[in-house]
Amino acid sequence: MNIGEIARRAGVSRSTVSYALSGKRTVSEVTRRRILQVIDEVGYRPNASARALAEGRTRTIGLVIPPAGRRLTPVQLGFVASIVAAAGRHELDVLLSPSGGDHDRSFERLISGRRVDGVILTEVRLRDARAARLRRSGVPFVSIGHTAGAEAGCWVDLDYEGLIARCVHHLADLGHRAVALVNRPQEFLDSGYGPASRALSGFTAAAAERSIEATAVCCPDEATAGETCVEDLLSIRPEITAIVTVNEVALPGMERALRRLGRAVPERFSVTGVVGRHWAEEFHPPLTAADVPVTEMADRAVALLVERIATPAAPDRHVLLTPPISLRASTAPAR
Amino acid sequence: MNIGEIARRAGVSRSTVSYALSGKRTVSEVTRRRILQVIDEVGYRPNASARALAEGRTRTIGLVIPPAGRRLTPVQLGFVASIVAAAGRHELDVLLSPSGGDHDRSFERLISGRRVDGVILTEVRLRDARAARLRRSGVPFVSIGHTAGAEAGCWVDLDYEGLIARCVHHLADLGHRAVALVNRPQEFLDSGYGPASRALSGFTAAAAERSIEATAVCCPDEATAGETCVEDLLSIRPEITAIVTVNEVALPGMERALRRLGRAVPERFSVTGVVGRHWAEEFHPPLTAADVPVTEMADRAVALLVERIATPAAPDRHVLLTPPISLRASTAPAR
DNA sequence: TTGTATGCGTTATCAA
DNA sequence: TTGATAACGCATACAA
Repeated sequence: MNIGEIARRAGVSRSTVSYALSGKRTVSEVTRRRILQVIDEVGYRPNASARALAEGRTRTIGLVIPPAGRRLTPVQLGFVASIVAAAGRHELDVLLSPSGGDHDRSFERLISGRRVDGVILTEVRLRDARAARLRRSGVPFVSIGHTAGAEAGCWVDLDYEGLIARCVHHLADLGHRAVALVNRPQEFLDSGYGPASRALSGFTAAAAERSIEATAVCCPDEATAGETCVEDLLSIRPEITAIVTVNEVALPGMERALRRLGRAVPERFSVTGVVGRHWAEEFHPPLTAADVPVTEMADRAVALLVERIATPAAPDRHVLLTPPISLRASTAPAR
Repeated sequence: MNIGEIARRAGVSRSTVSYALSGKRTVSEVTRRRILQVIDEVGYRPNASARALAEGRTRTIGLVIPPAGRRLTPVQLGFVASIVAAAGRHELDVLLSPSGGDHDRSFERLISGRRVDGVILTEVRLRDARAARLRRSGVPFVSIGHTAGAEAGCWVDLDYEGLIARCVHHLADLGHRAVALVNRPQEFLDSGYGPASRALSGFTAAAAERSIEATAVCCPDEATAGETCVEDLLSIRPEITAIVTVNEVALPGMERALRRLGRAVPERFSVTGVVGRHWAEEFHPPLTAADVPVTEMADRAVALLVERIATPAAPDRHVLLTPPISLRASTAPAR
């Protein structure tokens, strides 16, 4: 079923059908009705490929996520769901591309095959080959997280540096003198993953400013890893009375370790950081933390991308979010 | 950059370029080399829309997941990642569609706009409107999970009924006389979600067969819900000595409740069921359970879909997997 | 208010 | 071994 067949059945020309559908030309009410009636009867919808070819745009955006091998954290998965939802509100479909390395087939198909009008990049590194590749290709893109260089392009990000610093100040205000940062995995830090490296610098700076004894450790994205991580940490530095973290997946394990070590939260130990809301609420007791505003970030990213597709020449726009720290029940004055 | 431009630069016709790329016609080695050289220099890739229009296929499949509002469980998210990976191996891109209701825009775009060559449906219900719609539309599809009717189409599924029955038999063999099933949320059962309803029937049947006192409860997909669920359960029926579950998300909460109630696993209480491998291993002690073979199911589903796209008229094929129950450490003889 | 004709970038058929 | 050319289904500039 194509537009010609609709035209034939409605007794008009193909262009009239096209205009009746797009509204880009006035069509008399009677013929419009007749056309819509026929379309409704046969369940016609324009062929997306033909339309894309003629229009020069696909009404599709690409969503680049880390490759399948690497386990996605719940927050990342939240991004996928929220971005798809936001895109849907703009009548955009989403093509998923699991790309990590530079020479990735699906990524290349996406951008050089004109499969998408724009791309949303997740999990960007401080120096990111994919961002560089996109910039060269000229395909509009927005990244969640931002690169180091000035040539960053559009992005929306969370101010990890500032937020983690705030957490440290909060703990310092409560009288904690020895604090640890439980960061994302070591390889994330090594590869220049923004949240990990910015959390570290924010932590280090704020601790120095408040003359706090700071210990920073990396921890794999696993609950069990969080358990051993905290055990090791407190056996080496038993003076530590509080933890700041950006590793939500490790949180349940950290909780277990603290319980086993007799460090009751918040009476004898405080925990805070930047994590997904769900994980903060699942913690016992509920975690005082900055919640990652997944939905808002996704919405902003899609909105930015839509803008950019419409006006590719416009200057880069950046959105740096600093959500409030939700005071729950996991921090208290140091004893 | 298009094929005509490549042809011009290589001094050949467009068709020769096309054939050099597809290999569907022999092209002399010299001209082929020259063409590839030019293509390499300018970084040309065929326009996907034009190719789709000419070829009549998009080299894209649709992946239908539950709408964004509903939280995806880790296993479902594993499916998304694995399916995208499997599709990539077949040089297929994946269009994500979060669709639940019947009248869903993105779902309709997908199938009636010829955006995809086929669809993979996840989270199917016993009676599924989307499956019915796909069948009517004629778009090839494979579902993960199967409907009740004979008009099921292609699917791959896990034998929840048989697996849960096996778990019950395992517990019966160990001497347990009062066993509970912790199922997925009530609304899943009500809406005819396959795994929930089949787990229930397998549980009921096996328990009857072995004259076991059976208690079946539903539990929201939340760790905290698992906690209260087990507490309530054991306060009402303290004689219960074992739990069978298909609710992996509730598992951490169940673990906490059992610990608090002094029901040491496996000495004083046994736990088993069908859950994602990761969750089974994260349980303390590691859970004796049938692991949901996410990767295998995704691979089989994609393979089935590729077959179906190639031969739409072929009879429906079904894959019902029965992975072994991995003996870990969470079950022991009843005391 | 509507119809005709052209182009979008490929693939594939028909000639040579 | 290669080149011209007709689809593919739609949008749109140009006519009427």
